[in-house]
Amino acid sequence: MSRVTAQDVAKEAGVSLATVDRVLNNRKGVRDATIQRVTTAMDRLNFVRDQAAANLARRRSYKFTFIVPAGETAFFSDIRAEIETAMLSAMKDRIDINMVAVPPLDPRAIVDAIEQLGDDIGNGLALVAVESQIVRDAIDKLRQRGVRVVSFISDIPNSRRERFVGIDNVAAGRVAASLLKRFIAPRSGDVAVVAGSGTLRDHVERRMGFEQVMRAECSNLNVLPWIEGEELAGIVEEKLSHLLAKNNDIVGLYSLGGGTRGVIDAIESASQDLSVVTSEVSEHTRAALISGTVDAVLVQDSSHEVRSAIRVLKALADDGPINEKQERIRIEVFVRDNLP
Amino acid sequence: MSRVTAQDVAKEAGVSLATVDRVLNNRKGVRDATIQRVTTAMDRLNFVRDQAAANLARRRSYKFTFIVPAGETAFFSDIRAEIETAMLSAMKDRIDINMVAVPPLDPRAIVDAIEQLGDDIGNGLALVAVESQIVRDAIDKLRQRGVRVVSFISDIPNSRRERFVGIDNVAAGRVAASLLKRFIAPRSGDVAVVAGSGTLRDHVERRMGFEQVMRAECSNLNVLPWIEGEELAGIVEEKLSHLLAKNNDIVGLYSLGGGTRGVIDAIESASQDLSVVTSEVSEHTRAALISGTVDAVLVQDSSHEVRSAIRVLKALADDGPINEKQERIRIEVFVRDNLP
DNA sequence: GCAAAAATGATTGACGTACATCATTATATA
DNA sequence: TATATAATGATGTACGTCAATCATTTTTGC
Repeated sequence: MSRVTAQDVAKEAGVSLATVDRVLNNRKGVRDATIQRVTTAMDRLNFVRDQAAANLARRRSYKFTFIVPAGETAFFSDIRAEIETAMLSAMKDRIDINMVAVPPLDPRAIVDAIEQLGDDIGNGLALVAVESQIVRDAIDKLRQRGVRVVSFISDIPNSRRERFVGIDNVAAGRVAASLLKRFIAPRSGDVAVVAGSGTLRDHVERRMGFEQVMRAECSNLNVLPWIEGEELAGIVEEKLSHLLAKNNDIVGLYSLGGGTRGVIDAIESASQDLSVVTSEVSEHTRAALISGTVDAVLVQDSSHEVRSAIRVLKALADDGPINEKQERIRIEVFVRDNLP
Repeated sequence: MSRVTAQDVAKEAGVSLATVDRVLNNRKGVRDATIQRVTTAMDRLNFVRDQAAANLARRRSYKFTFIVPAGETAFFSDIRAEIETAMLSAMKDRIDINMVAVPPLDPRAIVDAIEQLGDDIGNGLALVAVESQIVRDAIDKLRQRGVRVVSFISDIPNSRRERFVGIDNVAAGRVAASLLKRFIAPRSGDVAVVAGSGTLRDHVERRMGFEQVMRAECSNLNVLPWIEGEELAGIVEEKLSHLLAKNNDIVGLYSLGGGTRGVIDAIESASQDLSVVTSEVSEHTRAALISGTVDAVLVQDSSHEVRSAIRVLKALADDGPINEKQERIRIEVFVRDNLP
């Protein structure tokens, strides 16, 4: 019981191999009736075209670019490391990956990088987007040139990016709220939120989800205006320390972006007893979970995200199918007791 | 900049293609010095063997068998559906999958299935194990015949299975405890545990993790002996209802296995106000999360597990590398606010 | 019914690697 | 040094598909 080949299909359909090939690659010059005959033969025999052989013959190869922030945050240096790793294993499938790190939170830097790359960008681009019209325009232009584009980690809707690869950030915010409200109970008071920047869609969406739940379900809790820390631990610590010093009603905190180290430092030197949910695992959050400073950490699997982006870009380039279940990026919850 | 082929490596190393081939597939008959020359040439040129071409030439195909419980639980019917789906996409990679469903909780049934399959079992087996010596023996015998074996969902250590594909069940139990303790706080009292069977390693391990945390961190909570429901909703409901009727101190419940529908029914008709963590998403747990009967659900991604098992079996069959990060199955936490 | 056009058959050479065979050369052993 | 042995080269076929060419058959329009 060896594999069914195009040859077998030809025999079954009573046509030549050449005709099967024409149907398979929808080339012109085949009558509808014949196409019918061939396709029914195909699924009668349960034929599946051998991708390996096809790619080999096509001598098709792929080149994808990742544009990611050069920021110092644990999360993004992790992402960059994962991309480096993925480069190697992707080569086996004739996928060539290059990565460009750009200054964070700067739409202009992204656009410049795209322009500078020119055709070197290859068949597809995955970029950590920053909400901005010039970025949208740059994406549109790429798509016109036939480059496939996905947004990565942080989305940019209303652009012509074809997909978003990343977690459901609204859901992440909702989970954070849902957990935090239970951790805080039965106390009541203010809840602080620390984010990176309002231009990052993922941060905005997490905040949105967080507020939805807090508003709807927690009449005893009051969400304070968020603190923007630009993903820099120093700034985060300063602003948060200041807030904690002057407001004694704070009972909970949600850190939804980078600069978590600053959050931890600020909390540990403050007097309040807070329930805390953060985002990112690093050595600092690990320690904070164990010591009890932080109650839960919401994590996105960066390794999975990178692989997913590559698979999706390849599928787009091939006009092939996308396995939705496989590409759904999960949100993982870590508490002290299940640290990896 | 076209791809580097084995031909290029041969030229670079000053040897023939045949010798490169010998090195590449570590065949005998090459001097150490020559091997050195070839390998350094390889990474000087950054050579990566083309998987597509290799597989094609090898005309290697794989046949794997899944042995899973035929049980009625939402989780296992989900698993079975995922296996069916995976069959199709696996064919593209010349992987042929067959599935055998056996009566649940019955070691004899597993052994019989293995014997009945004989050589039809193929190159590899993934089985949802039940702890039992006869199952261990059967696995050992398979391994002697060269069949690669992984345990799936529920592990069987001390056998010669080569890997376990599934979540870290101890960690799952710990998370459950960690969340439940916070949900229960500041109340105190008894905590009930509902499981499927003591012969299922995954259930035993979850229970273990759950108790570890409860014992260590919750002096105010008392974990009751577990209820074995054999993964049948009816039995679960009866036993749990009985327990809830006679014990009024119960403040929390962890359902770590199948039969969750019975758990939900029992709780809803009971008088206590419980904090509840369960395992499995189904229409029932969805509804229960929304209505507030259940506080959190710990889920393993069945789709990922099936794909992972297939990838691992293939890697074992090829004596190839396993991407640990990719094969780590995550535990997902669902609360009311992030239901998919 | 005939010419033009469309559809199909037949055939061939890639693609990059695996694998086998036989010939040749270098190295070790006696 | 002769001989056995190990190492390497040279070569060819196969894998399943793609892509192109040319020959042949069938259909279409008039």
